[in-house]
Order: sequence, then C-alpha cells, then structure tokens
Amino acid sequence: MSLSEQELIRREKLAHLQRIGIDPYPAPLYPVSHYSEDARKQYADSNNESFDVIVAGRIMSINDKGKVFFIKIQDAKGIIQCYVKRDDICPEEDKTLFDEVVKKADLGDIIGVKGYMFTTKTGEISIHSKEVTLLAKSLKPLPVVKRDEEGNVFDEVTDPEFRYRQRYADLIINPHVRETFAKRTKMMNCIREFLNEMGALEVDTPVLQSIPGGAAARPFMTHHNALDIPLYLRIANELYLKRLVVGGFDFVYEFSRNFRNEGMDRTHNPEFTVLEFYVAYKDYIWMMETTEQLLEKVALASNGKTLLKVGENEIEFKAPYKRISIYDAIQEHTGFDVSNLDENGLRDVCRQLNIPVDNSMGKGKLIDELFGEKCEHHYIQPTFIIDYPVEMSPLTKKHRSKEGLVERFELMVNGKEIANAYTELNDPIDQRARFEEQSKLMERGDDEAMFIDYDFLRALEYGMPPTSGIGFGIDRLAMLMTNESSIQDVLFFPQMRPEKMD
RNA sequence: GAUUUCGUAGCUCAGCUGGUAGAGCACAUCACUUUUAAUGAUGGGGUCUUGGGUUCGAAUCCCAACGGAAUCACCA
Repeated sequence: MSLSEQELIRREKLAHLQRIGIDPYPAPLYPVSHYSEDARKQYADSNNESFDVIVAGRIMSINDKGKVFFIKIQDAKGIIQCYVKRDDICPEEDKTLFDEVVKKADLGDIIGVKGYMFTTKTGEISIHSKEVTLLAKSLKPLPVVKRDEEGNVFDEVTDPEFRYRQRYADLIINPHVRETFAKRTKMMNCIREFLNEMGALEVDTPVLQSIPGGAAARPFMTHHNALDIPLYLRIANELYLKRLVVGGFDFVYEFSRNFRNEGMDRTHNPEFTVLEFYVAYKDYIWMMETTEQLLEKVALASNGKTLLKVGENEIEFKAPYKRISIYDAIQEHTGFDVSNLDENGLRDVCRQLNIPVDNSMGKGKLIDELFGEKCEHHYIQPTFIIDYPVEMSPLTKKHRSKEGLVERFELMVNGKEIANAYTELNDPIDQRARFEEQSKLMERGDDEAMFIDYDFLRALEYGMPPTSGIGFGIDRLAMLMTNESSIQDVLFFPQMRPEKMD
C-alpha cells in the first residue's frame, strides 16, 4: 500500500510526537464535563455567564493566526469553537505544548480542551482554552467540507461509493447522515414503547433454520459442520412467532433481520429488518386500527408531525387510512372486474394489459402481477389494500363472508408496500391443505412456493388461538420517515461488492 | 443477470474535435495574540481505475476487466 504525501507527513508527525515524549494515543480516561451543544446552551441560558468546561472531540477546522488558533471540534452533539492563545496554554517560558500539539494539529485529530465559556469579538460562543490534550492522532486526511454562514456547503462529499464503503468518514463529514440514523433509532424506540405499553413481549427466534418458511423468497444457504446438515438464513420469522402464540404468549414481537438471496436495488438489500408482531384473539380489522395508531406515533416521534415530505410528495400519516379491496383497486386502475375470473380469464386480462405471464403462474400470482403492475404505484397516501385471493396467501385465514378471499391487508405508502398483515390461519387441516397447494406450485416450477413445515403443522394441531399478525418493513419505514430514496441511506453498512485492497 | 452511464491530486471538479495534466479546498514553509468558506507569500503532490489495441503520439478513440450509480428483471 503506497501512502500519499499527506499521509507520510502525518506519520512523521506521529513519530516526532513519540520522540519528544507526547503519547499520541493516551490510555487514561479524559474527564469530559460537557457536550458542545449542552455547554453552549447552558452559557446562553445563563445570560452568557462564564463557567469551566472540559470537552473532547474531533478537529473539523483550524484557523491559524500565528500565536492564536481558532479550532472547531465536533463531538457527538455538535461543533464548538475553541479559542487557543499561546500564552494562555503556555504561560511559562516553555512553549512545547503550543508548538507541538496545537501548531501541528491536523484536521481529524481528536483532542480534549479545558477552558471556560466566552463570546468572541465576532459573537461566536466559544471555549477559551487553558489546556489542550491530544487524545488520538489522525493519520488519514478527512475530505474537507466547508460551510459558510448562510449554511451553504462547499465540496460536499456525495460519491455514494465513498460514503457507503467508508461510512465512518461519511458520518464524520455529513451531519445529515447522523441525523438520519438517529431518526431511525427514535423510530424503533417508539415502536418498542408502543408495543411494550400494550403488554407485548419482545422475543428472539432462530436465524438459522432448516426449513426457510413464512415467506416466498430464495434463501441464503449454509452448512452446519457438526450436524452435517444444510441450514438456511431466515427469510422470515413468522412461523416461529406463531409457535410462541401456540405456547401461550398472547402478544409477541421481534425485530427480525431477514436474508433473501435476490437482486439489489434502491429498495432491496440482501439483509433487511422486519418487525413482526402477533396478537391472540384479534383480527385483521383490529390490526388495521393498531397500524394506523402506530404509524401516526412513529411519524410524531421521528419528525414531530404527521404530514411528511417524501420526495415530491406530502404524505399524511394521521389515522385513519383509506381501505380498498384488491379487486376494487384493480377495477379502479384497469377497468377490469377480475373478481370472478378463473386462471385463464386472468391470464387473458394480463395479456390485454401487456403484462408478461407464463404457465407457472397460478391465480394468486396473476392477481399479484396485475396489482403490482397497474395499481401499486398509485397509492401514495397510506392505504390498506384488503381481502386478497386465497391462492396468494397460504398462511391466512379464509374470509369470514367472502368466498375465495382471505382476511389480509397490505399497507401501501408512497407507492410501496410497507406492511403485510393477516387474520392468521389457525385451522391445522386447512393449513396442511394450503401447504400441499404450495407444494404443487413448486412442482410446476414456482421457485418461490413455500416448503411444508411439518413441525409448524404439529404446533397448530395443539390449537392456536385466533390471532392477527403483521410484518413491517422497517427499512422502508425508515426511508419514509427520513425522506431518503435509497435503502442504502438508512442502513449503516449496505451490502457492496467487496473492495480490492492492495 | 441485462442495458445505459461514470471512474483525472486527500476532497470537489476542469481538461473542446488525440500533442505525455490544471483550479479551488486540503497539505508544507513563512507572516499575523479574537478568526470564521480568515488573509497574504512561496512550495510540494497525479503510472489520469487496470490491461490490451489503433496511432509518430492516448486522460482523450476502440476492446476487455474491475468498481459505482441509474433503469429493467427477481423480490420486500
């Protein structure tokens, strides 16, 4: 690995510091007293009455005026300016500290500053430094992003490859990235609070599964050496949470990292997070109401309001949301009433609408195609699409009154599915028949059809209470709440092709 | 996986129809004891992603590889 000129200079500085006895990576704790923001606020709140502070952070800008330095350091809460005067930090003859630590400081170095709060001539609340300590030397030059008083940003680093591969650097130089991830965490905390208050139990279920169930997708495969068996990374946790409902936990939830071996794009990453929760003695109508309440709370928690700007659109998360059956949605956007059509009739409609079809597609898949191609993208405001045909929902209970349908809804927001919920199928005989139906689809060449999980059927045979369950795409929800258009921007470390390091 | 497009200094980018590279910031040295995109002076830094080809001559044209992005396919 060859080093750039700047990297060589920094390494020489490091060696020099060590030669003169200054440890560039000291071990003892540094007694930080304030975060930058808190110090500034306390100072302003007390009518600019000074007090002592000890702060620590990364040097983001250095303004060298000779025997006076203005150094801006960034900590977890913000940036604060430190005024460093040579004769203040080195009142005696010996000016080593100033000459070696302050004068030779680099952008990116982490330092600690002891001093007191004051306001500079130009009116900036700053720290008048009395002592400066090098806490960690930075050897790699950080991209320099400058900002002026009006908030204009100069030379912003926007290269996605740099930002995703070196997220640590992205987080240092792009404050809005830190905000995005803070919002994501607020959102998850809000969901936890909401569910915990309702009496839910957060649980962990297996990631390594011998039958990848609960969804239709290609799994990642691995191998367990001791047992000498293939194992799959989970594509969903649904069947395990239902086993827990059978076991007597009435209300369980899990933030499940799922893995699907499919393509990657703006809304898909091979590993992604789904919140699933299951509530005994409820149905999908109750679940719609709960979903509305939850999303309204989430919007408030992460943005302080319910009307959010998402790309070109303004989306209102205040409950209640519109509900429309999938057949009505298809009729509305295509003009075709497909509610009474059989497989061949549906295939005909698809052909008329120029939707490519093949013979492996069953009735459910065809309806799914129609909705996906012609309807989905129209639903910008939160909308529940309800009452799906039984063929595309092998884990869902049959509709209480409508023949051939199941009690299921998907929540569409900004033209994308963000949640999927059922009144869960708890009839073990029916469930077995549905699995067998999937088996036939698999034989027909549908590589997304579900495997039969006999242990899950055994669990249902003990009796599962009537239950409603839901899965939320947490990454997509985070995209909505943070107004990001790519899943890569709401994942700290999105999947990338490995970099060649030589 | 397919198509389109991009890949020049640590960063952001120029470099027109081929004549062996420039700017700003950053960096180095100096000046300046309240600056703020500080300023002034001087200076260093690039096998132009990699490998082939065309040509007297390639950052520039052609082919391939590698990496990113967008669109499509698969999926959430």
